[in-house]
Amino acid sequence: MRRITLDDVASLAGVSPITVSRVLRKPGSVSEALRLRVNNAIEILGYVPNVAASRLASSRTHTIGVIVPTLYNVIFAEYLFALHEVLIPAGFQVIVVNSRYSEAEEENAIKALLGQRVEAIVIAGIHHTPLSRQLLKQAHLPIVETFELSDDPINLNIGMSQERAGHIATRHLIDRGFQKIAFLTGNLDHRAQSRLDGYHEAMDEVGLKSLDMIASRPRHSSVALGSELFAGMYERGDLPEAVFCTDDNLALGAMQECRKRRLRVPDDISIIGFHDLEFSACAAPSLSSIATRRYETGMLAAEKVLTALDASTRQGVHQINLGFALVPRESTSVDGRRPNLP
Amino acid sequence: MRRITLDDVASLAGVSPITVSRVLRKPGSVSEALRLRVNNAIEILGYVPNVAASRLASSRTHTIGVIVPTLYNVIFAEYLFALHEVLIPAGFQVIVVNSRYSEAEEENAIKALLGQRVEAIVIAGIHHTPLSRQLLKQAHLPIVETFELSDDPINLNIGMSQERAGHIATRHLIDRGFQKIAFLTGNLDHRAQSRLDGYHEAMDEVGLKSLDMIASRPRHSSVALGSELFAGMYERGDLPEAVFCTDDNLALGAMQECRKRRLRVPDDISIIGFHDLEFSACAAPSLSSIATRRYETGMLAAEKVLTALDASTRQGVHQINLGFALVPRESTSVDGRRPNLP
DNA sequence: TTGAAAGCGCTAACAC
DNA sequence: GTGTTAGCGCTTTCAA
Repeated sequence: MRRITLDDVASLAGVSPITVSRVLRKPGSVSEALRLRVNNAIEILGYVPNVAASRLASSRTHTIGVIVPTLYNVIFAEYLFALHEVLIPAGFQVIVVNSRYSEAEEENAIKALLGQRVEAIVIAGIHHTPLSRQLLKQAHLPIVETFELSDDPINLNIGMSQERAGHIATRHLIDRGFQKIAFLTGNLDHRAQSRLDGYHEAMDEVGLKSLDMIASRPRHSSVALGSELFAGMYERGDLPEAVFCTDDNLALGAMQECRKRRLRVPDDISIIGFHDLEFSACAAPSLSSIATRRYETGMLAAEKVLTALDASTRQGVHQINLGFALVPRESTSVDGRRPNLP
Repeated sequence: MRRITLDDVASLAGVSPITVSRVLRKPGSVSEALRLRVNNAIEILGYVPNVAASRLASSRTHTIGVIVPTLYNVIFAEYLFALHEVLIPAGFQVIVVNSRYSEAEEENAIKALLGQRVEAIVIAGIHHTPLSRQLLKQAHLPIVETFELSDDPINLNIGMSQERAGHIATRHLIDRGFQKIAFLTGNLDHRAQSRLDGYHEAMDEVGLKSLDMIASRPRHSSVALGSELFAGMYERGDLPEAVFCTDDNLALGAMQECRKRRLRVPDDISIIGFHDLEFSACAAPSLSSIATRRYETGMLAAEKVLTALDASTRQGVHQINLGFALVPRESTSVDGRRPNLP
C-alpha cells in the first residue's frame, strides 16, 4: 500500500507537482481554478504532505526544541503552556524533551534536537556539560536559557536569581524573630541548591545556625514528601520555629503534618514555601511564598525566539531578570492570623 | 556557513558515504579500523546527522505521536511520564501535541502527526470528529485510545468506565445516608460528562434529585476553582450534605472553603474527589476519592504500541479495562474520623 | 566488509 | 500564474 505523494495529487488534478506544493504553502500565488482542482484532489486522495521531505528540501523545519528537567512538575507545565501559547499560533512546532535532571541526558537531548534541525532551543537552567555548551554555541541558533541568571549566557537568558529569592525568604523569617529556621527540600537540583545557598547566606549574615533537611535520595517535590520530611524532623525532636520549603507542595505537606500533630501554624510554627502555586492563597492557613513568574518566562522566551528568528542575523548575548516577589500570608504571620504586610 | 553532511565526514575519513552511514546505524557491520577513522572524523567536524534526510530515505521515523487535551493537569503529566519511560529506552522519539480540549484542534494535531509520519498514535479520549476517525483508521498505524472505554475502538483501547466510576462515587455517598448530594465540576470535558452521567444515574436509581454545579465557563480544575464553586453554592444557601467533585483539586478547594466557613468535614458535610491525587491521602481530613490508573494507562499504551510495531502485521481491535477503585477516607466517614472500610 | 547508483518526496531557482 | 530542472542528505538496493 504505497503512500499518496504530491505527484499523485498533481496527476489527478492535471497540474505539475510544484503547483500542488504552492497550493499548500502559498495558496495566494495560484489561480482559483487550479487551487480548487488541487484541493479537490487532495481531499479525494486523503493526501497528507510528508514533512521530512519538505524539511529536507527547504531546510526549514519550523520547529523549536524545548528542554525541561521533568514534565512532572506544575512549574514546567505552566512554562510549557506559555511557550505553546506563543509558538503554535506563530506556525511553529514545539518538541519537548526532558532531561530528567541529568546533564548527560540533557546533552543527548541537545544532540537529538540539533539532529532535528530545530530552529531554536529553549532550555531550562544554565548548567550544562562542556560539550552541551559547545554544541549550543556552534549551532548558531537562538538559544534561550531560562529560570536562572547566568554569569555567562550562551545567547539569551531569561530568569531570576534563585539565590536571592532563597535569601529573601529566609530573611523574612529572620525578620519575624525566628532563630531556629529549617530548610526543607526533596530533589536538590541546581535551582534548589541556589535557594539553599541563599538560605545559608542569610543565616550566616546574622550568625544563625543552618538546619538543612534534604531528602535522603532525590525525589520530586510533593505534598507527601513534605509530610514525610517534616515528620522525620519532628520525630527526631528537631522541631524548628520556622521552616522554609523549596516548594509550596512540600510546604503544604508540612502544614498538614502540623495539623495532625496539633501544631498550630503560624502560632507554634511558621512555614514559607516557594513558587506561590495556585492553591497556596486558599490554603488554611494561607501559605506565605515566593511568587515566581513561570508563565512570563515561557511567554518571553517564545517571543524572544520569534524576534531572533525574524531578525535572521544572530543577535548578541542578552539577559532579562524577571525577578520574584515575597508574598507574606497567614502561615508566617506573627500576630496570629494577619500578616504584617497586606 | 554550510552544514556538515555525511559526505564531508566521508571525505575526511577517506571512505564512501555509505560506510559513514553504516558506522552510525550498525557499527558492527564495519571493520574496526574504518569505524575508528569515521568516528574520529565525526568528532572533528562536529557532525550531527540530519534526521529529515534519514527519515525520507528510510521511511522510518522512530517517532510516536501522543495527543493530550492539556499539559496543565497532573493526570496527563503522569501519563506522559509513563509513556516516555517506556518509549524512549525503546529508541523512539515522542511528540506530544495538546488539543486544548477541542476536537477541531485534535483533528489538526492528527494531521500534523500523520504528516510527520509517526509510527503510532496514542490519543487521550474516544470522541473525535468524523474526519479524525477516518484519518486514524486509514493511517494503518497502531492507534491507542486511552482513559475511556469505547463502544467502537479504532484499534487499541485502554481505559476505564468514567460513568461507572461516577456511579460508584455517588453510590458511596448515598450508602452513607446522604440525600442532598451535589456534583461539582469545572471544565465539562467528555470524561467529566461521563462521570456526571454516572452521578445522575445513581441519583435517579434511588429517586434522589440531582444538584449539578458546573462552572459557568470552562475552566481547568484547580483548588482555587473548587473554593470558588463551593463558595457560590454556600452563598446561594444551597448547602448539600455531601459533594462529589470531578477532581481532587476541586475537592481540596471545597474542603478549604469549608474550613473557612467553620463547616466540619465530614461531620457537617462529606466530600469525595476523583483520581486520588498524591496529596489526597495526607490531606486533613484525608480525602475520599476514586483511584484511577494514569501511570498504568501510559505504560500499557506504550507497551501495546511496541508489540504492535514489532508484529508488523496490523493487529485487530483490542480493548483493556483498567478499572478504578473507590478509596474511602475520612472526608466521607460517617462515624466522625474513621471510614467504615479500612 | 565495502562501494556505486538510484531515489525517498518535496522545494528553490529559474524559465516561460 | 505555471512548469522544468536540479538538488536537499540520507539509505536502499545491488554488485564487487
